[in-house]
Amino acid sequence: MKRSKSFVKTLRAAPKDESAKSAQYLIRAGFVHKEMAGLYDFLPLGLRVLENIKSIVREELNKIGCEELQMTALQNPEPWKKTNRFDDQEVDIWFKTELSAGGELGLAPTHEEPITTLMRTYIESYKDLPVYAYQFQTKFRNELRAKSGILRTREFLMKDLYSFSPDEESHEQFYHQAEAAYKRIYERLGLGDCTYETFASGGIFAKFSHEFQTILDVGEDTIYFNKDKSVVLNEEVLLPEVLDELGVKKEDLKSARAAEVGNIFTLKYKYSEPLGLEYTNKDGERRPVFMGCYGIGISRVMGVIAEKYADDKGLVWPENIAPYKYYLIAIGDEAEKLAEEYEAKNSETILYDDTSARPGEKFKDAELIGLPFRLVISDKTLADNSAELTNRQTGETKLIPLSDLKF
RNA sequence: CUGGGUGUGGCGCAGUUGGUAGCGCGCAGCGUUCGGGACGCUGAGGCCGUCGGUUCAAGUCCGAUCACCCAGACCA
Repeated sequence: MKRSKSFVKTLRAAPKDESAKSAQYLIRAGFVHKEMAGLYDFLPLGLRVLENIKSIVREELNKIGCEELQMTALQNPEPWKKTNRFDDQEVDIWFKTELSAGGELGLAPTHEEPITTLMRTYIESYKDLPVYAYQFQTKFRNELRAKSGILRTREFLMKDLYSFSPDEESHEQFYHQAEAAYKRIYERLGLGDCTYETFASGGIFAKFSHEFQTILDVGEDTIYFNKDKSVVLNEEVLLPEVLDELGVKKEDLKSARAAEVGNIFTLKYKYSEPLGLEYTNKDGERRPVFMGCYGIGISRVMGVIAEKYADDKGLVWPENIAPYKYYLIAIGDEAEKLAEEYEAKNSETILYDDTSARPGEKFKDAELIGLPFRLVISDKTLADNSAELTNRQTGETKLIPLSDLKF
């Protein structure tokens, strides 16, 4: 991609209404644009990051037998009324609207009710189970306070997976597979060494839910962990009986701020019962479907990664999710000619800064945008038949022969 | 929702006791520059968040309202 072809420009100054480092850089570097509090547009670069995150999540989920679909954001209130979750007293973050023909609609904050209802059409027999269905979907939550850029917004992209199993045993088996898949996902996203599976409140149907928490100063949660971090729990379950059960003592625990990047729940029959999702077992008996749900806030994860890796010069993207691999800068006519060729053949991995800006400005932009590598070719390097490759994360620079360049 | 703060060209800001709305960046043109956010000249761009009030006169004073930020509470 050539930068001159994009409508997006980098900004020199950070907007004053953002304080989170990630939000400032994401806006300055042109990954997102703020519409209003808690509402962000994803610009071309930002969208590519989102898509890369989605691809990793999709690959790992498909590996464990999950199937992708896409449901509607506009919601029929009926199923929600059956679980008493359309009531603003029960769920206070609804955005609601009306049909012009009359009748109320909700904008989905999550999808347990609709997908449970949907599955009534397809799940009839034990032979139809299990089902593992997920989607990447825009969720709407009327948060009292949006904050920290794309970390907590009112409209956001979420991956939500729902599991439908015949019984608890079968569910547990999948639940562990999902846990393992989540760990692989965070590993691939570059958050592996700072993300912990955490005990959190699970409501009345399971003792705990499990959250995946990434240690982060601007995170909204406080987590407690023991010395080797084998036991990590959310502050919300820091209770004497829980500590007993997990076999840890409060005085041995340390705390840290963290951002929730995933949450997996055993739902049991919470939704299948009121919504009548049943199947017939081998003995001809009608049984409720045993459910679980598994979320990852895709756009939040992007914010967490941005926040985690950014340094004083700008963003630093892990290679797996970077929008492009190389930021190409050419200095001099010969170099520009060569750069044109490279970009034409590798427009998906090279972001070529072919703008008329001076080199210094391009170097600053390269650092701000934070692609894994900066590639500079100039008359100087060409005289040597080489290009200069700089690693954004380590700052390490080396000259490599042009013949060794692989995009 | 509670407490605090802020609304003035695209972005960042200044604007005194009320008296013709300014600066920097960015943008356009010309010229010089060209490996770390260059420089000179010229120029375009603003109902000062909104509504109402006081006044000969309001960015400035008064009232209301909306929005945004931070901390906290909340987070099914």
